[in-house]
Amino acid sequence: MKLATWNVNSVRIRAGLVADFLAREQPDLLLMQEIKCEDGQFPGEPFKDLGYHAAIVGQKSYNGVAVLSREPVEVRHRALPDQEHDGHARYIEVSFRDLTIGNLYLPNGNSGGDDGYRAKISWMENLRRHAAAMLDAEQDFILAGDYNVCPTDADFAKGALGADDALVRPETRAAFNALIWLGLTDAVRALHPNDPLYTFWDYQAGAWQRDRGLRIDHALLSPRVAERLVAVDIARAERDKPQPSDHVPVVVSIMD
DNA sequence: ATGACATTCAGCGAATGA
Repeated sequence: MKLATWNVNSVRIRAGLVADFLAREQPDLLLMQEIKCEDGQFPGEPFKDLGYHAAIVGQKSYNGVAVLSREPVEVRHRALPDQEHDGHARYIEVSFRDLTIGNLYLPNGNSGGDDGYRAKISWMENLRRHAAAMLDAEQDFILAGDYNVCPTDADFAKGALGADDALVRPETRAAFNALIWLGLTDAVRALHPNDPLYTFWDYQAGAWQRDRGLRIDHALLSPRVAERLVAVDIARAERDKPQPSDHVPVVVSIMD
C-alpha cells in the first residue's frame, strides 16, 4: 500500500502537476492539503480520468484538504474531533481497507499573535487526544499531512527559521513529542534517522537553490502499521518543476 | 531591519502563508 501526502498550495493551479504525479507514482492514496477552494471548485476530472475518487473538505480561498484514492473510501470525519467549530477545513479522515487514514493541515501558529499560537497548540492537543482514542479502540492508523512542526534542529536548514518561530518553539515540539510518545512512529525518521531531509522550501530568497528547507510534512504510524513500514520517499524533484508548490510529496509504502 | 514570492479575492492592493 502506497500513500502520499502533499501540501499542493492550490489544487486548481497544481492540477496538472498532481495528475502527472499520480500517473507516475500511482499511490493508492494521495492526501492533499491547502487545496484553497470550495468543494464545488475542486478539479476532479483530471484525477477521475486516472481512476481516482475524491473526498473533499474545502473552504473558500484558504486551507482545505482532500483525499484521492484508487478504491472508494468511507469518510469517517470531516473535522478533527473537538475542533469542529473553528471554521477551518483542516482535517479529513477516511477508512481504507484495514486502516484509518487522517489527513491534516495543522495551523501554522505564526499569525494571530498569542491567540493564533494558542490555537495551534490546542489543535495539537486535540490531535493527540484523538490519536489516543484510536489507540484505545485498537484501530490501526496513519496521521499524515502538513504538521507545520520541525521536530528537531535537524529538521530545518540553519538560518531558515528564528528560534521563536511557531514551527520550532519548545511548546510546539513538546506537543509533537506527546504524539510520538503515545507510541507513534515518524515514518521518515524511522528509515532515515540522521539525514538532513526537507519537505518545504520557501518561494523567497532562493530557498530551494540554496537548499534552505524545512521538514514539516510528516506521516505518523500507529504501532502495528509501523511494523509494516517498508519505504519512504521525499519527492524532491517536484520542487524543480515549473510553477511548483512550496512543499513536495512524502511517499510512504506499507506492506499489505 | 527589511524584503524577497506565491496564491486568493477582489479589482489595480490586502491578507495569508512558514
